[in-house]
Amino acid sequence: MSQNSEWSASAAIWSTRTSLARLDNKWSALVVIALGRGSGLRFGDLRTLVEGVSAKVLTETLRDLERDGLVLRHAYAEVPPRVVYELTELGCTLHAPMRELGDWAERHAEEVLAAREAFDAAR
Amino acid sequence: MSQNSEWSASAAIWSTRTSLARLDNKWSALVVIALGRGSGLRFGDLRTLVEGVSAKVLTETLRDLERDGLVLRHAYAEVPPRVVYELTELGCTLHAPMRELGDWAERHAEEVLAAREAFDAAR
DNA sequence: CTGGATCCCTGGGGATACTG
DNA sequence: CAGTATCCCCAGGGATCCAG
Repeated sequence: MSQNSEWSASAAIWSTRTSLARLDNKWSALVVIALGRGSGLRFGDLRTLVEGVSAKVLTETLRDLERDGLVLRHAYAEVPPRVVYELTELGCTLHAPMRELGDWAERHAEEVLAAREAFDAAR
Repeated sequence: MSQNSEWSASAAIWSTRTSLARLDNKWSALVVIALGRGSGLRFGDLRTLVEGVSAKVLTETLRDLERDGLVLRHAYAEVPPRVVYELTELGCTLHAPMRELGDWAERHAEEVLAAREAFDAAR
């Protein structure tokens, strides 16, 4: 491992990878960020906030997040139906780092795009 | 937007999504985390550290990261060949939030798995 | 309004073999 | 050692229609 063979990163990164699986999904990330801001968002709200997501995929995403204990689902037996989602306590702890990543993306979007153009132009 | 209609999250999340595209890739995340720790890692080192990645995918991932100005590639014309990768300054700024996400994943992996089992058991 | 059910298709990414 | 080149597969996810 070159000159830094002392760190047992192998195992660490591997375990990271396991639960990073949920985070590698852009929809999951966006949903968590959205839910972390507003509290108690409805399905329709999320569809609007997370632009470009289809109902099917949003449903699946929410179910997976619920399954992983990150999101709570409250369904009210009304007509018309109303379903509200919110982050669990665990989900809230995820929101912070996720949000920072989102902030990074916003802050450096231009730089990335510029670098990309420069790279492409060089070919 | 329920009761919190004042935040213009729509645009914010959307722009986030654009450059979050690179981050939604689990391989990208793992590579950035790995490169942020060791300085100047070789291709083979990365293959080892990021377990499970194929040579092809690692190559593509590194190329994309280089394209986005996050990674620098140094190839030495030797026999046998030696190629060293390192984070750019921009890449370093990404490493911090990425690392936090990785830390979150490590810290809460068990909780997530437990929640998942509980959820599945309930069906 | 909130989703479940279907169909379908693209591309991420794995396996394998080869080259400079 | 560090890739390239192919082949190939399947799951993520879009579109559409239906239902409680």
